[in-house]
Amino acid sequence: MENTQLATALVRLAHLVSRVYGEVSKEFEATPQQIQLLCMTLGGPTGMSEMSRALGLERSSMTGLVDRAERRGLVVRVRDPHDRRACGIELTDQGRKIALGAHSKVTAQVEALVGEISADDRERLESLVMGIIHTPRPTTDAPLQT
Amino acid sequence: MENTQLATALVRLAHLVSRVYGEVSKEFEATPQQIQLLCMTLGGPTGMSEMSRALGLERSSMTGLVDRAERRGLVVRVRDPHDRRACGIELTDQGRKIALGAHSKVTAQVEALVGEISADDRERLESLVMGIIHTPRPTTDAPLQT
DNA sequence: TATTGTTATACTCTATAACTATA
DNA sequence: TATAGTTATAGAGTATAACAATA
Repeated sequence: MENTQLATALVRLAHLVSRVYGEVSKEFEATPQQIQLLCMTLGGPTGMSEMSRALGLERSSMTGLVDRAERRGLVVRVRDPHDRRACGIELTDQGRKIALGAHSKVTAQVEALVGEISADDRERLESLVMGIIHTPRPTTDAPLQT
Repeated sequence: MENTQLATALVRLAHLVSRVYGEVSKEFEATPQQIQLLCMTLGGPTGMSEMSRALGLERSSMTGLVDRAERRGLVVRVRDPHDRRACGIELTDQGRKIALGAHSKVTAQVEALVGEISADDRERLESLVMGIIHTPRPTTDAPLQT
């Protein structure tokens, strides 16, 4: 029998982090998906298709997500002058405020989750987790291997 | 300026794990919430109220979740003989099969996410993550401190 | 009175399929 | 033909408020 303690622990950690994410989103009167959309727009791609790929969503789901964000005045669609089919999304002032606020609050609360650990432990944990998340893996669209 | 690398890395790790969870759920033709419900029933509490607290859901949301699981033949409600208001949920054979199958597949794919690391690193990571998830924290109902 | 669970309702998120407009 | 994005539709998940039955 294999040792699956680590995987189980990581799944539980992920649930805890997701809960923090959800609670912070609620404080900003938004859903986690809306917050994720706003935060991604802070630094990532801004084209509809690109973003839907990055989020692992169908394009039609992306349309709805952006519709609701736009209706709430958090983002605006901007047409791409070079490709008249395409559009990107940009944060409004309010959207940016929420994105930055939620990001820093999530960060703070995840730090609180980690709690007091030695500088050495923190460095080790950080480098181990970085190793995992930076390992190249199949794109979102491709089914995971079994 | 604080160092928030660790928190950011943990959030991204949580997203990766959630994605694995979602993809595995899809393989079993269920939603992540249904799978979580089934897996919790394998070992955790089985009362409606207890489970809704554990999952951080309103009781009415729990009703809907269980309704759909029951309609699919994955669980059944059982009345509590000692308290005629209450009921618990039990896995059907099919529900148990799915719970076990999904659990082992999630575990395997999270292991794959971790990839090849030394036994030492694995042990360190495991103990650090365990430390985080086993730290006592406020119940789900209580708002997190700010 | 307090608790357990349900119902009614409204909204969000998501996917599939079919569509429009542009490349 | 292929790609970017939308629309229509259906189902799932969630919360709030009001309710029934039991403790």
